[in-house]
Amino acid sequence: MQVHKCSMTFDKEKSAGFLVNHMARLFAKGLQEKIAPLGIVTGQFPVLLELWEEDGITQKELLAKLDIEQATLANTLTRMERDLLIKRTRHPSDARAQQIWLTEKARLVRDQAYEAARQQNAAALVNLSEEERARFLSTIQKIIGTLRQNNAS
Amino acid sequence: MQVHKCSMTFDKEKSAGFLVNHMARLFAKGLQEKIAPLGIVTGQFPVLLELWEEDGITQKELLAKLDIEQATLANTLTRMERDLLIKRTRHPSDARAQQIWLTEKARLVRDQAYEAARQQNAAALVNLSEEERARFLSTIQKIIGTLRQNNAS
DNA sequence: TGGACTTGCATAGCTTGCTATGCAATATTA
DNA sequence: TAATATTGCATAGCAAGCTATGCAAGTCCA
Repeated sequence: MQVHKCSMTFDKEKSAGFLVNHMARLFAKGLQEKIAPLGIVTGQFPVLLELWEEDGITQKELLAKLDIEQATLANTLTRMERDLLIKRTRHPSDARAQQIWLTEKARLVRDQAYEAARQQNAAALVNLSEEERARFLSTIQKIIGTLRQNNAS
Repeated sequence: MQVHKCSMTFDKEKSAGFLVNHMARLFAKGLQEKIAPLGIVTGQFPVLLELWEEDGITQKELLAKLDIEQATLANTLTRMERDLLIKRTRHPSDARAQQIWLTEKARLVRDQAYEAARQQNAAALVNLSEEERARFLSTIQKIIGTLRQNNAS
């Protein structure tokens, strides 16, 4: 049955922004449950992804890879140090900068963390065809590109 | 050029969870800028959407429409009361419950808020074809359905 | 070489999400 | 009807995002 609504309404179930926010919260919740046993949390995940690729880099170099604000990263790093996931050492040739190093603890959970993320993605996309998944990811990438340009302007 | 990576890696640019999180932050940032002049913020938006449809309902009734936690809603309502967007009155027949009412201030910004959200959605989706947009929204709805089931289990 | 910019990072303070817990009012039941 | 359970909401405390600001170290010139 079709229900008529007056012209000045807003259907949140058809609003991209609303849906995207809802989906992101559900994704985060699922991932959180899966990585909690590893002693890491969702906000640390993107940072760890970069450091597992390469550590010993400075906060600034890390920041360049992340698209979060500098203050957000600084706070996340502080919590990661508290949780014994990283160590920070003075940069040898610039006393302002620090080098960020993974601890053994952080290295050890890498493969399990990758696996947890893969499982979360798989669980979320389980009802989609291979084609639908590919389209979905490519559309998101397009949108991110568009929005980044808007904000940068 | 194709670069080979060893099997145990994780490409965040192909990870649905990573991309969804990034996109959601960009959406929120864009909306925030557009509604700030109206004196409202992003977390209040879903609450307002429901109250613009119907106010005088209880917190519990509101909660049932929102898929956020009860504590999150209670805190958001407290800030909205502080910002003079709502009033809370005791429920006539249940002293535990409260009725939530929009203020005139909140009613006045409704149409502009709708318009801001529409513009944000339009800006984000501007590079997509009509078909791609429809597919995108429908895929998100599927994923939300899947993830909600997972969490509820 | 000293004063003025710039840079790298930290801190303060906010929002919006979460879990866990507390508490008074209501409902149920022995 | 008194004891118990449930319900509706608030509070505490944390994470992770943001903007704005501070500050020490480095750089650049006049």
